[in-house]
Amino acid sequence: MTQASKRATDRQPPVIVWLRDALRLADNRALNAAAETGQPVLAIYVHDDASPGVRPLGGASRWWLHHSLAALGRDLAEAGAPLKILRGPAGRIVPELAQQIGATAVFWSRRYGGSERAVDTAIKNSLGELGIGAHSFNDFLLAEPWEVTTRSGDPFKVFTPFWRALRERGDPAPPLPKPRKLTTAHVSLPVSLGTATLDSLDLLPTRPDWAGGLRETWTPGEQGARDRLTHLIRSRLDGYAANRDRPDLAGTSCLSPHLHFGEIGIREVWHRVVRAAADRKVPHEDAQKFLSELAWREFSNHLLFHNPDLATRNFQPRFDAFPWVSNRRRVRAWQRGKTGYPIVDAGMRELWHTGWMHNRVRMIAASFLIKHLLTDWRTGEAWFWDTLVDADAANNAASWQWVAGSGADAAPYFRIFNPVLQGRKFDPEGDYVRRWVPEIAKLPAAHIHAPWDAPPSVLASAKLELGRDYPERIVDLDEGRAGALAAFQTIKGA
DNA sequence: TTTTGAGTTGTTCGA
DNA sequence: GTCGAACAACTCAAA
Repeated sequence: MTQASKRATDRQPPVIVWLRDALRLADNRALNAAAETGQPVLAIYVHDDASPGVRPLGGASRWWLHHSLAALGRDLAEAGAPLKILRGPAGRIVPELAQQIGATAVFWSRRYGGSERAVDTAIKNSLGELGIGAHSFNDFLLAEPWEVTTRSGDPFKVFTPFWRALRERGDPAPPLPKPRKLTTAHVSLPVSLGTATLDSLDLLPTRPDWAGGLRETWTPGEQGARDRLTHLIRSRLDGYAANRDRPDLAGTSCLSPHLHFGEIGIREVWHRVVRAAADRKVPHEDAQKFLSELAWREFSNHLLFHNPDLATRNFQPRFDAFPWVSNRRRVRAWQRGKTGYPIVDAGMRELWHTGWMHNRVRMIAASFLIKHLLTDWRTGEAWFWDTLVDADAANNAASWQWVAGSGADAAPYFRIFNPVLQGRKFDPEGDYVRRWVPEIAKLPAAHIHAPWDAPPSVLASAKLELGRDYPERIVDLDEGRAGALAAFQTIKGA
C-alpha cells in the first residue's frame, strides 16, 4: 500500500466485526463482509456475563474460550486487525462503541439460543436508530433453522425426515478463504466501554488448577481445529461407522468443541469430507455416517431455535409429572465416577479429566443417571454444561432430553442401557475402563465390566477388594431397571 | 381430510 | 448359543 492510499484508508470510517461463536478467520462471512467494505476493521469480542438470561459458561468452556481467544488474537493480529476484548452487557457496549468510534456498520455471525437472539435483536434495533448498519450472517449451521421445514411449513420433530430435507437442499456454499487483507482501525477505546484484556477475564482455573488434563488433550484455535479435521479424514473416517461406537478405539472426530466455538466452519468440514469421499479416499458409507452426525448437530439447533427453553423444560409436557428422585449422595457418586459400574465411572472420569466424553459412553452414563437413579435429566445436563469443553446449548439439551425420553424423536422408555452389556459390547477388552479406572486395571476382560461377579480368586490376584479399592455398586441393576419402568408407567398416557 | 408407514444408539425372555 | 418377539402407544410426515 502506498503512503497516500494508507492515509486515505485511515481517513475512512471503520466498521466493526463482532466475533462471538465464529472464532476463526476462514469461512467467516461476517469477517469477510467487513473486510470487503475496504474500510478499516475493528475486531471485538465482548465477554458478556451481564445480559439477563444468558447462561454463564461452565468451567471447562471458560478454559477453552481463553485459549481460543488467545489463538484468534494471534491470527487476527497477523492478518492486520488485532482483537479488542471488552467486558459487559453487549446490548449497551456494542451500539455505544459503534457510535463513539464513528463506525458505519457492525457485522456478526448469527446465534440461535433464545436469550442470545433477544440480545442481538435489541442491538440491531439500537444500531438502526443510530443509522449504523447491522449485518448478520450464518457461520454456524448448514442451513438456517427456519429454512428447513416440513411440506406444511412446520419445524421438524423427527430426525430422519429432517435429515432428508436437509440433504435435498444439496451441498452448502463452499467455504470462503481467509480475508486477504484487513486494515487496522486505529481507534482508542474509552474505559467506560469495558475495555479488558484476556487475562482480566479470569477464564482460567487457578486454585486449584484442574486444567492439566485439558491441556494435554486439546489444542484450541483454528489451527488445532483444522488439524483435527485433517486427522479425521486421513485416519478415522475409514471405518468410522463402526469405530465411532468404540470408546477404546478413538474413532470419533473430536471436532465438537472446535465446532462449538466456531474455530472451524461447518461448511469447510462438510466439503472436505464430501470431497474425500468423491475422491474415494474414504468409503462412501463412512462419510455418510459422519455427515449424518453433523446433521444431528443441525437438528439440535433446529429444536433449540424453535424451543428456546430446551435446556430447562420438557419437550414433552407429560414429563412434567415424572416422579424424579433426589439423592445427592448418588448423584455425587455419578459425578465423581464412583458408581461401582466401570464403564459409567470410566466415562465420568474421562469427562472430569479431559473435559470430554466419548459419545457412546455419554449415552450409557446419562441413561444410568436418569433411569437407574431416576435423577431429573436437568441435573445431568447442568453437570455436563459445567464440565464439557464442547458444552453446547443445543446439543447438550437435546441429547439429555433424548435419553430421558422427554425430547423430540426421543428414545423409547424401555430403552434402558445395561452398563455391563454395553461395556462388553463396545469396550470388549476393557481397555477404555483400564485407562480411566486404574484400580481395577488388573482384572481380566471377562470380569472388568462386572467386578462384583468375579470369583474371589480373580479379585485376589487383581489385588482388588470391592468397597475398599473400588466402590460397591450404588444401585442394583435389576432394581434400577424395574424402578425406571414403574416410574415411566406413572406418566403413560398423561 | 384421512390414511399409512415409520421412528439413532436396547434388553429380556422364551423357544 | 441364537433368534425373534415383546416392551405402548403415539406422533410425525407425507401421500
